[in-house]
Amino acid sequence: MKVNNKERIFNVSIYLFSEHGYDGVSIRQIAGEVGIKESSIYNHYASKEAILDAILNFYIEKMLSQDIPIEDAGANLDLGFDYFYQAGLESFATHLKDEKMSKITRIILIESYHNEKINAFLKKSIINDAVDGWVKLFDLMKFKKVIREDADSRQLAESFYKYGMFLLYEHYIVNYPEDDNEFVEMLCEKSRRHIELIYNSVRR
Amino acid sequence: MKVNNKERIFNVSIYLFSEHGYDGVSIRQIAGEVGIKESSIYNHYASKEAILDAILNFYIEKMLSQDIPIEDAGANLDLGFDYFYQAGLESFATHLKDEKMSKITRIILIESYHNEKINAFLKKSIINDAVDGWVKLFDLMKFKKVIREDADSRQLAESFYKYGMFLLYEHYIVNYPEDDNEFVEMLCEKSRRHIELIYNSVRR
DNA sequence: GTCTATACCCAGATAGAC
DNA sequence: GTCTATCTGGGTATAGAC
Repeated sequence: MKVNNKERIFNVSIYLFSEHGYDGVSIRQIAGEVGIKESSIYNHYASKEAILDAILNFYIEKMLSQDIPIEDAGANLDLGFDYFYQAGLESFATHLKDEKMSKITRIILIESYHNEKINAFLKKSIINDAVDGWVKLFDLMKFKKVIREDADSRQLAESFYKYGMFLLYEHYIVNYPEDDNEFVEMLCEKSRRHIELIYNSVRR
Repeated sequence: MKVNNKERIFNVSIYLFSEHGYDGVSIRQIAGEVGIKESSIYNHYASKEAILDAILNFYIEKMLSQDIPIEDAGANLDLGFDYFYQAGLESFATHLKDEKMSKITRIILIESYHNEKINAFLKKSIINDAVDGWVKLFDLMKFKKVIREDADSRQLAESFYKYGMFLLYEHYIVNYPEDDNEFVEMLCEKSRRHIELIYNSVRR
């Protein structure tokens, strides 16, 4: 049953790219792993680059399809900080527990230094938009007089979020391979302790 | 004057590797940039890998040659937190202001996902040893009753240092290229605000 | 220490038979 | 849609003349 070789090329590429990087994998390797000849790949994808593009688009679509609850913070003033904190962190965490999404995350972190599309996505959607969301949340906390008015929302947002971003980088690049699910648990736990530190610093 | 072509190969390689990654640069390119034939490179370095090794060893030697003042915290209880904070951060910051060291830092962050030696150095010397140093420093602060006794020194150390590590990653990978010296100023400024947040959270 | 010449290998991609 | 065969280009590295 060689149904859907296109999908097999897609999945095999995710695995190989995440393991050895885009440049470290050849069309021949992908074809070999799928069990077809390299020329057959070009019936499904126009080029090697096109496979990577498809992988990135798959990831973007899944990531952006979720509701970002933090963005609605201003419209839901009655819901407390804990609600948004849980929602924001866990929506990301559940994606990482998906094996395919987890592997693509590693590809993104590996390739972002020289792939423009990947770099732009990481910069905007993973980092800047998320930080902006947390800024809104801290602004809300100021408005509700949960934290001090002279607190710097942006510094709070960055202090919180960028710590977590390094845990991501550390897991996928520095400590790779280690168990993804254990990591997600650890990420949630450490993020909780970290946000407590920060919160303690500015609460009223 | 073709004095010291070995050094020119070394310097050109640092530049090219930092720009395009190790795999993205060929021996031909290096030779072309130096102005010699590719075969001549092998009179100075046994292989392409040997050039990268030399670059890493150069970086390691420079990094580890400095005294790490935080390590001596226990022996210098009379010096305050600010002293160690300044010393720890600035010793790293001055390295980054050196153009060669800065470029190699990018190489290390780029290549750490698939180069064992680089990965081991990053993990041990740049991350873990440094975090351990900060743990000692927070322990000292507990001993001097500057911060609360029930504070978690390791969490404090990680919360502080790993935020800074992401700023490094963000600069060298995500936002590259941008001005290195401006970045170092920003790093010091943001680290200061960040440590203030954390300190506020646990001071007595 | 640098050169020319070359060995050897593998990359991405295409043409055309089946 | 998969195959065989092939094109074209580039990679690391070596041998041996000068």
